[in-house]
Amino acid sequence: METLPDKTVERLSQYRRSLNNQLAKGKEHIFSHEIANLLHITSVQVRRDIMLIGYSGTLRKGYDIKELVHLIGVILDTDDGQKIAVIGMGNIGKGFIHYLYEKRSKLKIVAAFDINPEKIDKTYADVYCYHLDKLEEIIKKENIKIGIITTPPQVAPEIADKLANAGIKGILNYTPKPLSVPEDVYLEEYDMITSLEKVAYFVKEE
Amino acid sequence: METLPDKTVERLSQYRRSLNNQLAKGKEHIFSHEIANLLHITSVQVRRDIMLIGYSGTLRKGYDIKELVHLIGVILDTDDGQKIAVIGMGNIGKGFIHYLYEKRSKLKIVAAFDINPEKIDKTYADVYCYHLDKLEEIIKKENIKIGIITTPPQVAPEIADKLANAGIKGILNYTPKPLSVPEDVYLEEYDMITSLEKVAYFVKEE
DNA sequence: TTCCCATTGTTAAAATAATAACAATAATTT
DNA sequence: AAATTATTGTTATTATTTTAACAATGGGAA
Repeated sequence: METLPDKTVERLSQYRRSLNNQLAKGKEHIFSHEIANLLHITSVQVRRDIMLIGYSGTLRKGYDIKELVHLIGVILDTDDGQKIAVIGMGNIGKGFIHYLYEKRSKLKIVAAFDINPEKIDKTYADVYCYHLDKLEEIIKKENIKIGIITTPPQVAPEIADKLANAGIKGILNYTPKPLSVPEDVYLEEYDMITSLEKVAYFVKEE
Repeated sequence: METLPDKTVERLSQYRRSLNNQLAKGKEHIFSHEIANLLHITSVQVRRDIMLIGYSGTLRKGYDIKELVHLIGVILDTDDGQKIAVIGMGNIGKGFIHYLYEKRSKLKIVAAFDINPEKIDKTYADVYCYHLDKLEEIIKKENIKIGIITTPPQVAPEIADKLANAGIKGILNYTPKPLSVPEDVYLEEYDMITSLEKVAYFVKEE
């Protein structure tokens, strides 16, 4: 399949979670406008996204939730799952680990890294924390493909370099320090302060 | 001034922080391509953003960093600052408080809320944690205008309602539960799992 | 002094994303 | 059985964002 638009991929992730909730409630079929209401978006957008992934509903009955969830899985997941490392065991790093804990997801955080002796060689929500020195070794050994950087910003660039060298193919950068990575590494950056300043701006303006 | 485009506002926040770093290093003027390099974007984009906020550099000398930082402040900040509440003292809530701690920013987290007795009536990085029951009272009393929701997703909608009722004008929703708010409240949503699944998808595709 | 060149500021074009419009169709009502 | 209605799927339109193109300017070089 053609690579999907960024925003569609984001929504697929959200559709899936909402749809799983509905499944858990015993619902089997759903209309585009119902999905839209769950996410507070428009039904056109839902139908367009579903069109893009090549699924079809039935007129008057809507979409088969189970089938749709399955198809989203085929698109977003890999068969054997993807392994993730968290670099930086601060609040945000722990937050990620905690979020994914106990979710039977195809995404698995399999290692954490830090330099604080109090955190090293301990386990948080089943994730073992190694010294940062072991970064490349463990990533290669475990064949980890995704890294989440939640360190202090100053060290983020060198972490990114090490990750890329060790064979990581996707980086989620949570530090406010903009990174640059080799072409074959997918980079997603998110800056909490920027979000907050954005809210502040629009509050001020309206 | 006309309301600026979303993406420009986001970048202004980032320009400011990078420019402050440069100031701290003693640099006084900067070219658009230098700013671009710091953020790993293009110089056209930098110039266009700067045009939109109505600032002008000098040919051959670039932009006066101090002036530019000041102007971004005029645009993003309010004179007396904006007060913020964090609802949910988990990892992410603490992360936000920690991030803003000691930064002499116009954004000030002035209260946190939780229902866990171990957290209530304690202080984390100078932020006092109240019982959730006090939410509306404190928000009104302190005239808090922005709320960051970092609670478990199930309770997010009711928190949002309370915030809106108490007079909050901007909400940053960190839970994966999509919210809807009154028209006069600005809502920004961010979902960590979506980001991660997006990275996973593009890693898989490339 | 004249020409070159780096750099800005701005308009034009392209890419991406969201919304609107509407034809097709099958269930339901009359 | 015909008409109505709710809903999908898709194309067309509009809005937003990024990128490209390039004229203007003034400092420095020739």
